[in-house]
Amino acid sequence: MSTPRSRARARTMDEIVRIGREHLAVHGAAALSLRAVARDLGVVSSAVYRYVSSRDELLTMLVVDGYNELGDTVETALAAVERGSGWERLRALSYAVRRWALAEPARYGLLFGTPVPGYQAPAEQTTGPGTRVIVALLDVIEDAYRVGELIAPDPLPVISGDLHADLEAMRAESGARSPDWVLARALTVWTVLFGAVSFDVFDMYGARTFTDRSEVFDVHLANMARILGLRGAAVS
Amino acid sequence: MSTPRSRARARTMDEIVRIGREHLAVHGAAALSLRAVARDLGVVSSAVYRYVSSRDELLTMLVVDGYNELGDTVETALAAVERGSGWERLRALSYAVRRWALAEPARYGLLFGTPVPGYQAPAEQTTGPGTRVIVALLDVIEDAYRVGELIAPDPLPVISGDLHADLEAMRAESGARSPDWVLARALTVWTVLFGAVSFDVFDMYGARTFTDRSEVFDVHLANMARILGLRGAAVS
DNA sequence: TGTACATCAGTGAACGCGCGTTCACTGATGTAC
DNA sequence: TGTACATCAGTGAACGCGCGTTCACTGATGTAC
Repeated sequence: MSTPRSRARARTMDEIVRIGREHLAVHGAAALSLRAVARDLGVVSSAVYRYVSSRDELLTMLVVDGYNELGDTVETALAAVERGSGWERLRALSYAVRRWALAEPARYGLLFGTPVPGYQAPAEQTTGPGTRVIVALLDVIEDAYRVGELIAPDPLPVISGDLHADLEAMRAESGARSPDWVLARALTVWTVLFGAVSFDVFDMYGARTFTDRSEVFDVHLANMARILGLRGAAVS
Repeated sequence: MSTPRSRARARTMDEIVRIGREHLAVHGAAALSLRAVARDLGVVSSAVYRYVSSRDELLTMLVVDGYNELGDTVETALAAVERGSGWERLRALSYAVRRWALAEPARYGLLFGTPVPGYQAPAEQTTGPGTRVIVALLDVIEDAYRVGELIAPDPLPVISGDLHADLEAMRAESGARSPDWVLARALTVWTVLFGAVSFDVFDMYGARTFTDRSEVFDVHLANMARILGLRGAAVS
C-alpha cells in the first residue's frame, strides 16, 4: 500500500543510489563513503542508516545496479539487430559494452576491475545480473552456430577431462547446446571483449599511442570473428 | 663512496620497498599507507620521510619495481626457449605473465587493474619498464613473421588512415618491421593475454565455474595462435 | 470522526580509528682542518 | 691523530582531516479502535 511516507522512502532510496553512482564516478569505489553520500543527500550521517545497513550494502546495491544497467544496454542494442547476422549481432553487443564502459568508467571498474579491498560481493544477489552479458554473448554465438555461420575446425580439437566436464555443466545451466569447440572459442571471445574494453577504459595503451581507439576496437572485433570462424565478417 | 651510513640507507630503502610490496599484497593499493610501512619498519611515522617524499612517490617506486620484476620474469622465461618455435616462445611468455600475476595478484592489480584513485603514475619513470612485456611479445611475433611461421590472410586486410599512421609510428619507435596485418593481430593477442590473466587474477569467471583454470588458459593460448595464423600450434 | 498509541525519519553528539604531513628536537655519524 | 663543525637518521608531539557506526532523543506520520 502506498502512503506518502512509503513513497518518500522509495524516492530517498533512489536518491541514495543515484548519489552513490555519482560518487563512484568521481572518486572511485574505494573512496565511496556513507558520510559523503549523507552530505549530498542533505542529511546527517547517521540518517543514512535508516536506508542502508552498512557501506558494504550500498556497494552491493551499486554493483547490482551497474550490472543491470549494462545488461539493459546490451539487450536493447541486440534487440535493434534482432534479425541481423551473427557478425552484426556480435558487433552490436560488443559496441554496447564498450559504449557503456566508456561512459561509466568507474562503475565499469567496480564490476570488472581490481576487487574493492575488504569487500566481497554476495553471490546470491550479484550472480544473476552479473551474468547477463555473457548469457547474451553465448546466445549470439549459439545462434550463429545453429544457422551454420561458424566454420568448424578440421580436425575437431579435443577438449579433455576437467574442462570438458565444466563445459558440460555450463550447458546444463545455461541451456547452451553447441559443441565444446564452439564454447571454447566463445571463452576467448569473451576475454577479448572485456580485455579490449578494459584496455581502453583503464588507459593501458600508452596515452597517445592510438589516435582513434574505435579503430583499434574494430581490429579486435574482426579478430573475434576470426577466432569464432564466423562467416561474413570483416577480414583481418 | 660507501660509508656505513650510506650502506644503512640503501638497506633501509630496500626494506621500505619490500614492506610496501607486502602491504600491497595483503591490503591492496588503495590502502597502502606510509604510517603502516613505518610501523613495520619499526620506526616513527615521520622518519619515513627521510627516504620517501610522499605516499605517491612510494607508489611510483612500487609500480616501477613491479614492472621490472614482471619484465625480468618474462625475459628469463623467453631466454629458456631462445631457439624454440614461435608457438613455444608465445607459450613461454604467456605462462610467465600468468604465473607472476597469480603469485602477485595485488601487484598485478596495481599495474593492470583499476587506476588507484588520486594517483597518476609519472610517465617518465614508468613508461620504460611498463613496456617491457609488450616489447617482448612484439619481438616474438616479429620473429615468427620473419621466419614465415605466420599464414597471411588472403586478401590482405586494409588498415585505414589513423590506425595505419599509428602503427607506422609504433614501427619507428620499436624497430618493428612487420606489416599492418601482423601488428593488428599482435594487438588482439596482447589483449587476449592480459584479458585472460585479469579474468583469472580478479576472479571474473564465477568462483567455481572452472575446475582447472590452466586448461582455460590453454584454450586462450590456442586461440591466440589462431588469431596470429601461427603454424605448428595446438588446434582449437 | 476523533483520540491514543505505535512507527519511523531524521538529529546531534560521541566513540575510536587511521591517515598524510610538518616541525623543532636529540644524538650519532662523517668530514675538513 | 685529534678536534670542531656539518650532516643526517630518527623522535615525539601536533595539525587537521575523514571515516563507520552507535545511541538516546524529538517530532511528524500512520493506524487501530
